[in-house]
Amino acid sequence: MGRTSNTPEKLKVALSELMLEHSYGSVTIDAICERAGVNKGSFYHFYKTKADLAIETFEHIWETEGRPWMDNAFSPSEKPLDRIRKWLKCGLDHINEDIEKHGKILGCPLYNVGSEISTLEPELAVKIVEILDRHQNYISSALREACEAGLVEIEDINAVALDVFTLVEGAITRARITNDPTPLVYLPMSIGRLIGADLGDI
Amino acid sequence: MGRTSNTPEKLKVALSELMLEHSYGSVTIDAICERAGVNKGSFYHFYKTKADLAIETFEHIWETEGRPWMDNAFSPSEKPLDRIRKWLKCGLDHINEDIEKHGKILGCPLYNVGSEISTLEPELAVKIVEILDRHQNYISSALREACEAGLVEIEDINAVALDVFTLVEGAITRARITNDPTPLVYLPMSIGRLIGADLGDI
DNA sequence: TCTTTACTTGACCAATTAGTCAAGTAATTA
DNA sequence: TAATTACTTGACTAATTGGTCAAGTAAAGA
Repeated sequence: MGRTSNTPEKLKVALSELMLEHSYGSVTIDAICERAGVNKGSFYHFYKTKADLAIETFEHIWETEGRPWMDNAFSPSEKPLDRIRKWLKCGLDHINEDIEKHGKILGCPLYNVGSEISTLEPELAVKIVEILDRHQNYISSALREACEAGLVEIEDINAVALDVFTLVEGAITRARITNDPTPLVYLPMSIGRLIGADLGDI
Repeated sequence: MGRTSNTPEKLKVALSELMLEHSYGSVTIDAICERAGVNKGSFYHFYKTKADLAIETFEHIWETEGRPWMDNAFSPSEKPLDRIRKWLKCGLDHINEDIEKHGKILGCPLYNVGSEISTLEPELAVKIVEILDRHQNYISSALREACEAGLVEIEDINAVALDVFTLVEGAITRARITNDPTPLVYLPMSIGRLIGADLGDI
């Protein structure tokens, strides 16, 4: 009974945009409400704090962007190493869209916000780590299949998957800091070295 | 004429500590002054804004920490690949000191603050990129010497140096986010793959 | 249709914040 | 020692911010 509302959705979209365009800490609750076209009373009807909204926002980003991206790139219809290639290609495309749309590289909210709030918002940090691990699992799976198919030879698959993901996140973060996407083009080659295979070029 | 003062130094130390312990945006000018044991009027005697102080603070961090660390690790008295080993070893030691002292991994201010403020404080971002490049140059030099000594075979030295630095920064950032230093132990092995040499273990 | 109740509104408060200022203080140099 | 002036003090303002609330609104279900 009572009315329904898509206000939580609008607030999550607003925060996901604003924290990427600026930073987590610089986004005020007033600004979130303004971007969402919602009054502040409504915010506090649904959420206790900004961190509270942020936890749901990261889950929302995973469902609407992270997971579709990973499911598409790491589709079983692709050969294992092609999945990684596709993942990198889609990531670079996304960054180029950011540049067109915002004139800026916005990067990855998991790393941006994660490093910003890790000492300030422990519950939010836990959620971010959880979602980072979900991404990494896709890489682990692809590497495991590549191993089984004899395409690569890797002893500790999880460790190498972490290296691959860490290099990519590090490169995206640096691209945000420098606002320069060019080094990202060479990621397939670099990751090829990490896994001991030739991933070619973008 | 007139009196002299070490207030700027105290303010830089205060900001360098606080932005690493928390975040750049969450540190107020009041908090900086309190940590420095200085009144707010003195802050505005020397600096126009927090970003203004931050630019000098990053230069101060470079002079007092970054450069000594790099000069020590990349000393010509070490063999080229040993320099990289030593650099990683000192970095891990520093992170363990953070854990002892703060119960937390604080990470690298260049990446933490850089990704936080890149869309908000362009002048500060320029300074951070400048200092990132200074670090990278040490790695490039070591790789170049390693190449000339026939220890490794690298086509694009600057590109590989960027990869190495990016992987390390990515790993440190992730260590801050997860507050877990264990993956850092395997960095020598991972970097060995990137440069095509065996760096052993820590 | 009518009742219930989840949601919305926007004014409101108290606390925090960046930034100012005029008067006071002490180190430097001549 | 005395004059200069860079630095210090701390109270002050205005704006922003997180958070509250009571009254109003509209959708869902009986």
